Amino acid sequence: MRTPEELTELFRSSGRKITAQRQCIFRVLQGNETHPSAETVHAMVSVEMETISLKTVYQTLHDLAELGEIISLDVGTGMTRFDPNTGDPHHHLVCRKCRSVRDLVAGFPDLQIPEGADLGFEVGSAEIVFRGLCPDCQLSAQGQGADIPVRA
Amino acid sequence: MRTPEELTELFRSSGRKITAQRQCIFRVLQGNETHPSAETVHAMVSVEMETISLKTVYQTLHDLAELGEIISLDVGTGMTRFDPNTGDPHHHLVCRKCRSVRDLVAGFPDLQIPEGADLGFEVGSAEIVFRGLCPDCQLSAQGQGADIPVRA
DNA sequence: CCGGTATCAACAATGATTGTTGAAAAACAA
DNA sequence: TTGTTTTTCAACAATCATTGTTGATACCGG
Repeated sequence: MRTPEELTELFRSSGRKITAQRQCIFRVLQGNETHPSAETVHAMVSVEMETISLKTVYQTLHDLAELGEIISLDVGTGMTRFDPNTGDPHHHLVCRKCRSVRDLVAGFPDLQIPEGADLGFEVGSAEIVFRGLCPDCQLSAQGQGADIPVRA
Repeated sequence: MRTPEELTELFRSSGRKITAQRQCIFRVLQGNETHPSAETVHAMVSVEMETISLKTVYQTLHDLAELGEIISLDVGTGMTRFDPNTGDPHHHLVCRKCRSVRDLVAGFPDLQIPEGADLGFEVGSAEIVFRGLCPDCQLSAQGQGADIPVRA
């Protein structure tokens, strides 16, 4: 994702208008590596702008995704997560306890599908989701404690 | 997934009761490789039993998943999909046009996470989703036609 | 500064899934 | 078989994330 200033320009030049709300969302996403949901972005933006609506957040996230400035992901946490890291190709680590999501920056060149196993699909991309426990949950989960199901 | 007869036994021995509806769901899932959603299972079962409720289907699918007889998957199609193939470890092919899901039975032994890239996660499993076009959609999609978004 | 258009935010609607409930059916024991 | 207990059935309403609608307001280009 580009800087808030560049995004402002990009929005203008793509025929979109600039509002204080949108710029606030740009700032919140800037450098954010937590893969926030729309709800989470709304909560973060609300600290600065108490009256912003969740709908506005969804709209702007949609616009950013359409412009290729963020990636929207579904990793089975029940909510779409947004990733401003569009630079390097990567996969994702998902905590099965707290549902935090982090980037795993690594190429996996060996994802060749064995001859005949593709069932005739014309495969364009592959996403890997690694599931496990994040550092925080390793500490608090001494043996017991149920996982959060993949889909509530 | 085991045979409907074995499932009947399994349900009984796990303290669950057997109903005509449940057995009908067992039969519909038997050997089904299309990764149906709850809604789809309901439609299939309804051919035989017009009055079965969607709730009953959800309940039974939940029970089967709890017993490890089917796997519930979220591959970003907006609905949970159910996979009776619990035998061999596998990944999934997802059509980005019609959202059909098929198994890709192949091990990928080279999913080692590079030193230091795991951000401290204790990784337990990895799922790969291959996205592309299924054979049917390759035929009907001669150049144009929009993809169905990953999450409606 | 003004007109046209897009955005804002409150509200209601959607779609997948889950909770609740009274009636009916299964299981188990006698 | 028959009674008793317990579970399931299916209709209904609720939930959660997300999207549609709408009147009022704010941006933009000229």
